[in-house]
Amino acid sequence: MVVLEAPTESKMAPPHHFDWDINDTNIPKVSEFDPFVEWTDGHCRFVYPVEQEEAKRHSSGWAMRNTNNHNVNILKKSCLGVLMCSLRCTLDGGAKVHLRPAICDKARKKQQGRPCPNKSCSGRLEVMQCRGHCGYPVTHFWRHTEHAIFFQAKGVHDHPRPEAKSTAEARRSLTGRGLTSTLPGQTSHRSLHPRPLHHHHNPRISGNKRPFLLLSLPRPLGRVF
DNA sequence: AATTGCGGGGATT
DNA sequence: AATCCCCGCAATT
Repeated sequence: MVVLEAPTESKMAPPHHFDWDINDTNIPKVSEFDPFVEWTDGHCRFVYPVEQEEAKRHSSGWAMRNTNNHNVNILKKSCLGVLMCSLRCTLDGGAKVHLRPAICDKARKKQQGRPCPNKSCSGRLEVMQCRGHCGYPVTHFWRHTEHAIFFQAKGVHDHPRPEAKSTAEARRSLTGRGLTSTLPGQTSHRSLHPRPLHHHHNPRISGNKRPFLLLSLPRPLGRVF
């Protein structure tokens, strides 16, 4: 990484391939922005407009939690992995169970040990941790300037994607009604689910986002000067 | 009740 | 000093 750190001559670099790192003291201005990428993976960087709502929220398809890096200018988040069935069962539709870990520690602890949502499975939910960045969770970095929101990711996720945030929220509002507590060692099967809740994977999302079309961007290009 | 960001503080290298 | 983690707090949704 690096470049353009020349203490004296920081202004001038070749107009082309202007490189930047989230930690640079001088971050370049950009004239073009990237479309928001929900499922970033690998070492990548994007620049979003300050009006971009997802970017403003520092959101991601991956379940990311804030981690303190003691730097007020750069927000750091690390991946929480994915909630899986301990028996790795397969749902009727052929899909696997990979739910979204709650960001809140307390809520996530409650998720673990709950019965697998597959009613014909006796497994329990457990967190598969992310170790995609040198044995540590994948990290995301966010940095705001007057003109743009800079994003940088480090590491390659070594686990399946969790369900999308919108899907997790939808289920939460369905399932979280009334009595909540179901303890791991308990017999209270709260399979009150009116309908099978597999199809997490594309019922509604097609309307407002196209998850796959934008993923084929080979890399960020043509946006910097 | 869960999300998000902040920040103190501990452990390690 | 840097990096990583855990925890509690507060504002927000």
